[in-house]
Amino acid sequence: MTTTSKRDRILEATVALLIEQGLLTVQTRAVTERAGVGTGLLNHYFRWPDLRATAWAAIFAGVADTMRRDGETPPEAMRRFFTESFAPEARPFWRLWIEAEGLALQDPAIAEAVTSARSQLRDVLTEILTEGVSRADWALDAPRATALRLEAMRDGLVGLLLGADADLSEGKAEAHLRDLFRRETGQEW
Amino acid sequence: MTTTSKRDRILEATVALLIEQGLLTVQTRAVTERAGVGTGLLNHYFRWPDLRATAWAAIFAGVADTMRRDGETPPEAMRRFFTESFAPEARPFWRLWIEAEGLALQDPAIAEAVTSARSQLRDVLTEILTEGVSRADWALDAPRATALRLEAMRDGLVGLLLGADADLSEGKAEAHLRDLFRRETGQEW
DNA sequence: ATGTATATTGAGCAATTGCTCAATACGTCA
DNA sequence: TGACGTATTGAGCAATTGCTCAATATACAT
Repeated sequence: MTTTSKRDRILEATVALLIEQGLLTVQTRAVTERAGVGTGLLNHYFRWPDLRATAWAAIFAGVADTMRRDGETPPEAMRRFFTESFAPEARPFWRLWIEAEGLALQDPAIAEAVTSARSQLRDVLTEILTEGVSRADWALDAPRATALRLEAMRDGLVGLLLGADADLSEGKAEAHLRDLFRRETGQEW
Repeated sequence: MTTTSKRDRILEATVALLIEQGLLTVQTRAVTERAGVGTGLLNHYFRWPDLRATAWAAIFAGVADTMRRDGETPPEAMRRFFTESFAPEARPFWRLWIEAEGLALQDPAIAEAVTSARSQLRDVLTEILTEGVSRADWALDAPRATALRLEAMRDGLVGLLLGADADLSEGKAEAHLRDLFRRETGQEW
């Protein structure tokens, strides 16, 4: 039996509820109930806006970690990037991402978390692209600019998918993103 | 002196406040105060979630109208699209757009408004692209797919800009979007 | 044992906010 | 004029929600 401190249980409960319910609907009472602690304890250790942002940041730090696996070649990593970006399992994360973009405009803690998550993601993606260039998997003028465009396109497609866009499906979204990369590299691979 | 009905003044006040303050912060009291009417009147004519969505929809119906000017050639229209998309004056609209994407996940009225606005925008953009093909301004396999990609990329770039992304500026965002179009058409123009 | 600090609880506070409702004014039609 | 519907007002309701705080338990040091 794993004994977790109540402080940690609060954080874990926040993470779980964010994934289940999204960023805008989760409340402190739901968190303390899920964690099995009194409502006062949450405020003893945290302030809600900070806790929420911390949990959000932890979620996407985990996502960034998943981006690159040990021993994976750049083409393999990119193939996974394209596939996993729009997999149904990723839907809760899309929601958290899109909601955070909006909330960040009035919540400094979330704004900081989003900036940090973007930076991590772009670093990993740029690393993969750069390594692919040096291994001659593909040619790219400016890997970081390509990473940014891929990221922007993915964000945009995710927004469309969440809105149940009539012209789009998970499969088509993936095709659009692959299409962009194909045009950037100017080759099949 | 223009005499506007109080009902219309409420709608206009909502529009103005949305543009000034964003979607998530405006409240009914601010609207009635701005409109110079009692708080009860708003609820006599509207329900707040509907009013807010109606005002949001009106704003972006106006934006879609601006997309195409009479007598404008497709290349001229696209140049304006690239320039105006990231102009500083457009910032309030970015905010409304990004906030609406997040709110739509729990607000059916906003969700409907976003879907409708996207549809209008894509229709206009597709029309411009298609006309450019028939005039041989550029070549495109699937104009509507290109329109969707341009739209997705723009949404993504807007999200990055609102987050004060370190790698991005208004000018660079515009360049990224032009870059995408250049790769899609495979030519300068 | 005594004292001190930290952990923990949950009832209740205080602020927020969309909305109700009784009262009143106004306009129109018979 | 009287009657009836619509317009209009704002005090106040009711629900929500993060957070406070006094009370109690627990752990640890002297």
